[in-house]
Amino acid sequence: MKLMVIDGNSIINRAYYGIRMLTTKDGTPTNAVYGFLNILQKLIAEEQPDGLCVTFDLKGPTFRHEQYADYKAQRKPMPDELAVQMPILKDVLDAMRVPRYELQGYEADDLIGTIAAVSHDADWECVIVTGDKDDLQLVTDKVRVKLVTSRMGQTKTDDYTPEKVLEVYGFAPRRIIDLKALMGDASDNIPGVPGVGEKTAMDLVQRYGTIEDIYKDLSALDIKDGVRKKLADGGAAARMSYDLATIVCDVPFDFAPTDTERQPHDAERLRALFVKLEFLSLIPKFGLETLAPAGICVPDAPQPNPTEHITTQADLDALLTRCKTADYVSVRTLDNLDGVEIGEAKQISVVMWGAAGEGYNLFLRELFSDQVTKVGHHIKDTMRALLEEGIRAEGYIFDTALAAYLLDPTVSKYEPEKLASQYLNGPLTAETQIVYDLYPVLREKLEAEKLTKVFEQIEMPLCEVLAQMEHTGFLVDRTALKAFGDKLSGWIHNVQSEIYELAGQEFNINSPKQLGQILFDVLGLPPAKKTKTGYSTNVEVLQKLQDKHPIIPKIMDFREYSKLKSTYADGLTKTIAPDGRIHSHFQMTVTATGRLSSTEPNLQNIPVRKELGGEIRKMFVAPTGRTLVDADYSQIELRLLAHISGDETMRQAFGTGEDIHTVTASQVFDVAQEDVTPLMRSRAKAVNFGIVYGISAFSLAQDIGVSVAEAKHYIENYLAKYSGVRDYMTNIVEAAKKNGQVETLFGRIRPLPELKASDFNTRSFGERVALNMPIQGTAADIMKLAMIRVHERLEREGLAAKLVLQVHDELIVECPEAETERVTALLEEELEQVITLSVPLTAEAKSGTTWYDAK
DNA sequence: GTATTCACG
DNA sequence: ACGTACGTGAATACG
Repeated sequence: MKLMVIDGNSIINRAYYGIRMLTTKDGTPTNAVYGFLNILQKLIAEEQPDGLCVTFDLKGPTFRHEQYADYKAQRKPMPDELAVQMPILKDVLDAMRVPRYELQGYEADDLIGTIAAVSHDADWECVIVTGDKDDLQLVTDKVRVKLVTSRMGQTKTDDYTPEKVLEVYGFAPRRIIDLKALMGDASDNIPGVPGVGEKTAMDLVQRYGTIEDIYKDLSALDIKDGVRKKLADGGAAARMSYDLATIVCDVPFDFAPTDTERQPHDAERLRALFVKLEFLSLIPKFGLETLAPAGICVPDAPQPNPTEHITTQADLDALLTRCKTADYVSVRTLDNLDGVEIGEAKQISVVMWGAAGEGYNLFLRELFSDQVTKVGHHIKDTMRALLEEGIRAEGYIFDTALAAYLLDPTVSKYEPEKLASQYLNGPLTAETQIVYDLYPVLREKLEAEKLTKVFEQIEMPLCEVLAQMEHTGFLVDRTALKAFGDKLSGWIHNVQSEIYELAGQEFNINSPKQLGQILFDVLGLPPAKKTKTGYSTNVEVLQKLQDKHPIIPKIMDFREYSKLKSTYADGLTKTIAPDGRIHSHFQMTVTATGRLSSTEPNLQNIPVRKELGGEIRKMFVAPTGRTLVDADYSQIELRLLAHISGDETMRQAFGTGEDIHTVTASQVFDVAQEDVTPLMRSRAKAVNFGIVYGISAFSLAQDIGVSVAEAKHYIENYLAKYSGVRDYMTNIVEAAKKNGQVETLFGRIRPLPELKASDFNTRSFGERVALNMPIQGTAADIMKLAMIRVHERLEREGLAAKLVLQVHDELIVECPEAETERVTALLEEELEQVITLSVPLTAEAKSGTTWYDAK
């Protein structure tokens, strides 16, 4: 028999990682209740326990107030009245017929300890679900702790058996108490031994076990004298802490595991509660959908719209006339233009090529001309499909997907159905109707958020540019790519045999798991880092081991070759179209900053940093008689940092055309520019990048391979010298907290609910994003504008040149040889003149017959 | 489907 | 003390 006991308060507070707090009228945080129930449901499915109960602290189910984070930061205990009471959760658990336990004078931990002890004696298996590591001390052969952790809204559980505790901590479960006795725990008011932290405590317990063993004879311990002194002074504190840290396992309350045996839900009550809380998605999960709706209306399937199927030429003509006179229509294309669906105010018309007959093609041309005012969803894709048929789409005034993206670029999907429930009232209708109805609503929202300009001047005009780029594609030398792949195959084969030889056995080198076993178990190399599932074997780890074993460089070679072969040589070959070109898809609604992304294939991550990888770029070519012109912005993000922050020193550096990394190096290392060494410059470069990302000393240290203290020193110097940047960092975070969002120079926004999160990591992430998004996003806006201008100008000047690719700060054009010079000049000019900043914005364009040569 | 690794700006 | 930089996409292994 198996009993699952849930540490209610602990799970509630981990069930919500909160971004936006949603509450009922009485202030109950529904996110937290929902999260709790979701976790509960998942756990029940996973464990299938025979018994189930939930324990609560004395106060009952409570949720930590949002201000908890502030108290935590100041290391002050949070006043009790800020704990949000959640009576509704009691009601839900009662309706589920799950027993709840709370007891005057005892912590929930103590109840759990007692329950675990009783079920152990009753020979039940006990699973404790909690987020509190303290409970690990209760683990035995019959008591397992399921530790719930969470990050970024993802909930993860880890099962702790005695073996797992030993593996993770290096000692037995009961020794957790000794660990706490030494290191203390601020959140539980356990003092611990002053001056002894986690590292020291772990080491002591691992080597000596209990505090009794440690204190038996301090002089006999092999430790630093400083630590010995701290231990000697803190003896009383250690013993007191030991008692505090020990979970009571004999609380006087009546409990038998059989009390918790699962019972069927009180379905009607539970359903009513879920409806009240608007947890409609939980209704099917709890098997409550067959119940009568009890007078409450739940949204049902889409209502059928009046739909007319056009089959005669007369009807087709009539439809076209209506389209031309309507204020606007919504258009959705079906099956690669084999049909179109047209939405009007209360009517949908479907035209299929097969049924409409000969007039269909002409109809399409008229429909997509500027005589019909249209809205659509992801119109760039429609425009591309039309280009394949030789039709240029005009008359589009609105894209509902793009509008929704600008309103909140952080969500992953913009399906019309979702947008309908978010922005429209009334019953759900067919997609074409939704798009029709969304237009006026979203237009107003854009206006209210001051996004109209970005929408009309950047996103909408860009659709046509991207459609043309995708349609044009980038020519690749298939034969050369194939030859390169074959060459790689040979090398992979050779290096693989060498690796097997050195390892003494064959294994799958591509499997991090098997590779880890070979390196760290078979060959006995020292593991440097662990992942969730085992040893880490990434480049960083391998680099540290480089001189320790001849197999390491071989593995690094193997990785390099297989990446090139699978992702690039083979991967790209598969995507070459019959015209010999690669037609990537540029996604406009993916990134949270406003950048584009590229898929199927991704042409924005073609190798360049390493020599061998660069070979791939030689396969991206211009056809005979044509050339490639490649233009890129120089240091656009740092220039924007200088402009946005207004930092005088940095602006001056760009103004005089000095090398920014050298200038930074001279500032950070306090030497004359002439005395900056290459090492100093490369470190300064890393600092510059770090600042743009929202720096931390630890990560910078990791990146450039210096101590954290040294990295910290660099950052301090940097911010002292570039004081405008320091002010910017402070101000932008403050402004973001106030407004709940950040924005680019052009007004593109990114909401930042993360800044309100109680979780430290989530909040820190929000702060870094607040620093980075205005910079990365403005750079994206500038590039998008440049693309629109380049596209327009090429057309206006009657050039045959075509844009083929954008890689964030780089733009590639294919043109006839004769146009090369004009296009080179035109590109530099247009890129540089998009906007006037307080620092020069420079771009450089070069040409060649391959991407490699043009760069 | 998730995790890991590695390619890019 | 937290846990470790911003933004992406694809291939592979494995449960």
